Amino acid sequence: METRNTPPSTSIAMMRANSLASLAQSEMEALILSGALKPGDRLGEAEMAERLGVSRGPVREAFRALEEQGLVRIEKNRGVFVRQVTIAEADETYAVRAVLEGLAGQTLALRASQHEHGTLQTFLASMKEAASKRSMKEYADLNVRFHQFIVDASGNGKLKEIYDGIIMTLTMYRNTTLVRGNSLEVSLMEHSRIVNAICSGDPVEARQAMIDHVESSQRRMHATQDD
Amino acid sequence: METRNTPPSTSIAMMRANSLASLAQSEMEALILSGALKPGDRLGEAEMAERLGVSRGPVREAFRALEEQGLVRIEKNRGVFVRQVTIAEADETYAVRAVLEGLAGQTLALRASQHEHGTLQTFLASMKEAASKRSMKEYADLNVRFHQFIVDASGNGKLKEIYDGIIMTLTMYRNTTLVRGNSLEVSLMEHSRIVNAICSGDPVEARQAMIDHVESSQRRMHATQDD
DNA sequence: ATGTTGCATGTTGTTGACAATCTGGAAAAT
DNA sequence: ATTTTCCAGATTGTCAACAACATGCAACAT
Repeated sequence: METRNTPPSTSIAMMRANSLASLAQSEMEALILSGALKPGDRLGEAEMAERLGVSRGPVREAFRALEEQGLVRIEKNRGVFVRQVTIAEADETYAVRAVLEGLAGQTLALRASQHEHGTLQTFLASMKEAASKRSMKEYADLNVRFHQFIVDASGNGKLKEIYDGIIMTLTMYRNTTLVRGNSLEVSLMEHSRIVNAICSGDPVEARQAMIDHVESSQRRMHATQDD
Repeated sequence: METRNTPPSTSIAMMRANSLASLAQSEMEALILSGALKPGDRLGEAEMAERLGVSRGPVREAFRALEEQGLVRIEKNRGVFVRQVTIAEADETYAVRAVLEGLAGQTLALRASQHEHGTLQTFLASMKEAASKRSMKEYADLNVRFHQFIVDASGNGKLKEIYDGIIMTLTMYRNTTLVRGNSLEVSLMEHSRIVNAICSGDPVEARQAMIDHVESSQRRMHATQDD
């Protein structure tokens, strides 16, 4: 009885939860999102099977899942391709992202604990420091985590699930175009406004600050694109 | 050259575009959304393969896709189950639905053509007629199509794609609980407010009317549930 | 009587083989 | 020279066989 309640070791838990197909899915997802596999690249079954050390069956299953995730496009009898995200799709995605982040912001403004206020302030301070050091990489990492934190802390699992899909689409768009990072100063100012609104418990201002920030990010995307 | 530009017959086009796996996916999706397969039901590979007249391979592939769509839950070595949607998930979904329909409403208020205005008015008239006949089934059908029309006409494909997933989740929730239809009169009044806002080109009012309507629908869901 | 072990059965996960399809290059026709 | 046809090779789609796993029941031990 007691042994039943002992947490299984990590490797046993992993074996229990994952088939070769689901592991293949995770591997290829990581390859696509990291940019190792580029939009438009063709993924051959035999090639991926050999690369991942499995047979073609699990690779085929993984392809079906990846297609439904929006990461690849299956063309019958011709192969599987990493999906390309157009600027039009990116724009549509930003419009949706704005209202979802607005919902996250206003929800969190109403429910954030003192501890979460502290976390937001810590993010802000870290981003200020990264900005002063002109460390683009560090700032970008903090930026992603800051947004994720707000969505997570809103407590709406469905919102988070959809938001993750949206970030994935925008990541693929960036992989398509090799878009470079954002303007630090403007982004930092906008983050500051967001944190202030949430920490002062103002849902209307929090929502608007999130929306304005996403729209500003979208405009910066276009500015980079038109270089 | 001319034969190349001739539209292929429907069956040829279908064969070109669909593998057995994708057809199996569509079949099972329809079975689940129609309620023929209930939340919690177990889908055996051999059983579905026999039922659909294919081998297990395409069924397995279809299961991977269905899982990613959120329609089923795969438990390794144990089987595949139609996913059950809890009321908590339904509530989260409604919160997201409200802001997405709000976006659709405000977007359409800014861009609707006269023709689309006419379509909205036609929907309203048809719903009034169905309500006066107390035809719940007809009203429900019009209701779904009215909402879909607004989202489609907003012109944002990403919004539509996400919205479709949300409607699917709420459909599965309804299949879980056998929730019955909504209150006709309130719904009709709210639809009327939406149509007026869109047709008068008022994005702020259109957005708010959509949000209020979805929230009202959510409250009615709870009222039915607490019976 | 209760708890544990072992085994048979049914099902899932994976692999390999075969059929079907597509593509590119060579040969034939114009 | 250009266009059309044919074919070989590579790849995808499906099927069937085998290995692995989970579950339920009977037998055994306490």
